[in-house]
Amino acid sequence: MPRSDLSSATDQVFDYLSRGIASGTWKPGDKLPSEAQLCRQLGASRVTVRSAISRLTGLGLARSQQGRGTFVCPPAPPPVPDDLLGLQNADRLSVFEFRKIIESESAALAAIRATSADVLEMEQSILGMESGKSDEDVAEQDMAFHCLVARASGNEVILRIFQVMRSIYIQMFEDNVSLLGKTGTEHHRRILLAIQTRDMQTARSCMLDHLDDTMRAICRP
Amino acid sequence: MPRSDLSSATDQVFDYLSRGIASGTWKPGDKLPSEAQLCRQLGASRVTVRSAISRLTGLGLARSQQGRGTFVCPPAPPPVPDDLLGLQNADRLSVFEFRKIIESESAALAAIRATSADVLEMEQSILGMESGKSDEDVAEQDMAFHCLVARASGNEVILRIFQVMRSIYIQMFEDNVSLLGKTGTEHHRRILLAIQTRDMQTARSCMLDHLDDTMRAICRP
DNA sequence: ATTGGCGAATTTGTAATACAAGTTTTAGAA
DNA sequence: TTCTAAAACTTGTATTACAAATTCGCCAAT
Repeated sequence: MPRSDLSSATDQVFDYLSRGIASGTWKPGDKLPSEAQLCRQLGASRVTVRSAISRLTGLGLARSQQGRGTFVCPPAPPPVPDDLLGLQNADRLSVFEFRKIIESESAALAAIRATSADVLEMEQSILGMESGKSDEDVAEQDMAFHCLVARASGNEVILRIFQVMRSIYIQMFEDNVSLLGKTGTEHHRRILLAIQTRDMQTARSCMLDHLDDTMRAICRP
Repeated sequence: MPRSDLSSATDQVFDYLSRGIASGTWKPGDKLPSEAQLCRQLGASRVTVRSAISRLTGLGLARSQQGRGTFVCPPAPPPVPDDLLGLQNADRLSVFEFRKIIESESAALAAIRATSADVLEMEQSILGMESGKSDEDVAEQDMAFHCLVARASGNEVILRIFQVMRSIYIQMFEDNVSLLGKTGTEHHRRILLAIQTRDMQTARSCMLDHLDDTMRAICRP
């Protein structure tokens, strides 16, 4: 593969491979064609192909194993912003204090701004929580409801912050999902009712009560 | 360079180079030793050295130029969390609504938890704001005060979120620093007084008033 | 002395070949 | 059928060679 005027041969092979990974031609866990195959297919030398693959491994997109081949890595774990990395072990009270501030006000705003579509999705979330089989299912629907409230607040900043914190919230429930059970559904119903009736104060206080209950369940096992 | 039991030769060369970059042995813009030099120094073949350098370029740590050499890249541009990138152009009202929720409650918590050291730093921030020459100085001290309140809230989550949002707040004041002036100092004084006297309600309402005023100054030029 | 150009030395980019080392597959024997 | 060992395949490393781009120094001409 001779040099192109615009980019090096290595660049071209790298583009070919990274594009293939990004587009799903090769999915996580898949084995890339062997270096010899790529040489034949792309008309490049092994040096060029290996250089491109090294770049892939540098980016964490693939991993080579001597004797086996080169495999596509699973997508990077949910990227937690550097500034929030220190929160991985933040004390639970601080996290719940934060949630109480944000989510109670989100519920109040949702009481003003929620659309009928928002309400419908919240209802479905509650139904899904009631009919959830495993603890994981219930926890997922639980989190989904809170996310819907954040969205219904009509404030994009609140929603984005919620999504950033989501992984930290989830992590906090690890090994505690069984403690929650379905007691939260009743709280969710009350919150939704307040939102439907446009009752800001009640929505806010119900969310506060709900998070207080959840905190007690988590922090005092 | 024969294989080690623990890692490949490429890994070792890569570690050597990336460590050198991280530790500042080679600073941004510096030229790394030529491939030939590295081969001699490390006793590795050029294939191995080039493979390691390819990984560096994949990570964006270095850039190779034919005929010139390989140069250390400047550190990555200020990392704005992916989830928050969409907020760069978020409507200002949403941002201020969010700030009002978080910072009013932060002020209330600070009224309970602020230490004498916190209060001292807040006083210094206010003095620095009054004596600030340029608009930029004033704006910087203004932001510093709000950051101190977040810290004095005693909630690590609140502080971290503030730091994440900081760049977005600052960006919002670009081209508007002159509109603020020093009217904020009076508000800051009132907030600090409420914190000093442990008056949660007043601290909260003063912060709300302050952010309302700021929003009016920014959004209605 | 300064400037100009030209060629040599450096340096990275690509290729071809060879072998080492690890894994998988396959063929054959028990 | 099952187990074993050889063959085939695959990545890791080394060596050599040349191409292409840049830098440097030397030398000549002005």
